[in-house]
Amino acid sequence: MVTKQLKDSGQARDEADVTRADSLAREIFSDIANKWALLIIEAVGDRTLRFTELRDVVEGISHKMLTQNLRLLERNGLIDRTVHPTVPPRVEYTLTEPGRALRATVDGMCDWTHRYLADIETARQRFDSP
Amino acid sequence: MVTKQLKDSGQARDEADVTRADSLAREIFSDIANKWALLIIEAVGDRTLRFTELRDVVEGISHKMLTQNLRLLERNGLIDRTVHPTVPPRVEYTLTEPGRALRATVDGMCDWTHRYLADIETARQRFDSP
DNA sequence: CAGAATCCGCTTGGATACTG
DNA sequence: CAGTATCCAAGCGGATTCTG
Repeated sequence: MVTKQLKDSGQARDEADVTRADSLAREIFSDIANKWALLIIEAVGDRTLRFTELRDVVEGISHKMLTQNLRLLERNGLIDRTVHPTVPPRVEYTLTEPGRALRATVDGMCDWTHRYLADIETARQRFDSP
Repeated sequence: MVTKQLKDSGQARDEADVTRADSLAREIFSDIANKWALLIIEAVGDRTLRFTELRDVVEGISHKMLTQNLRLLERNGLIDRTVHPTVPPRVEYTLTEPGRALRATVDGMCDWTHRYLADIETARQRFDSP
């Protein structure tokens, strides 16, 4: 769980050891649960892409955001970054095993989006109509 | 798919009709793929929670962010908001069917986080050590 | 209690220019 | 080509105050 339970809410019982893992989990979740990171993971998929290819595939992402999020994903071990010492340089990105595992759930989110596209659109119209 | 395919990248073939649905999908994805929205969905789960309860369960969320994201989720039809005309007012939040469906995949993300917690921590240490 | 609204710091993220 | 650095605008998000 990433969220707190309601029961024993008033009780402050020895949280010392749990807290570390929990705050780490929250930190990771915050890193991951962001638009660009998830889109990049989806974009890579089971392919091997270069920087510019990624830039083209993930529509609308800026140069800066791409590098920034790639570093983030690399740091968390979701993405592999291999540099070919050629000139001009050639850098390729691949999902690691954890990355692929996460990708599976992201796929679920994408499926969900398309599955409920119509429902969401009507919900919006209802909400927006004064 | 939310991301673009690489094949036929040079080709600009009649995208008029696809584009609408795609941009909508992207818009929805952006709404959903954000830290607070996902945490709120996880927090509600299959329960019925009041505003302040939610505020307590989703640790670290501010009053403003909570209302803001609740509106967003409500607008997209992921959450039901029922107002009991009492005094003081009592407002309860529940997941709708689309909301519950999405929750399933968010659960997957949470599981993933805990499953790979250790791997991520070591990946970070390796990355951070100069 | 739920939430709308205002103020405001400061992070986010885009555009641009510069290295190897 | 890939990446870093800088500048700067826009919006995110927190704290606070005010209603019904």
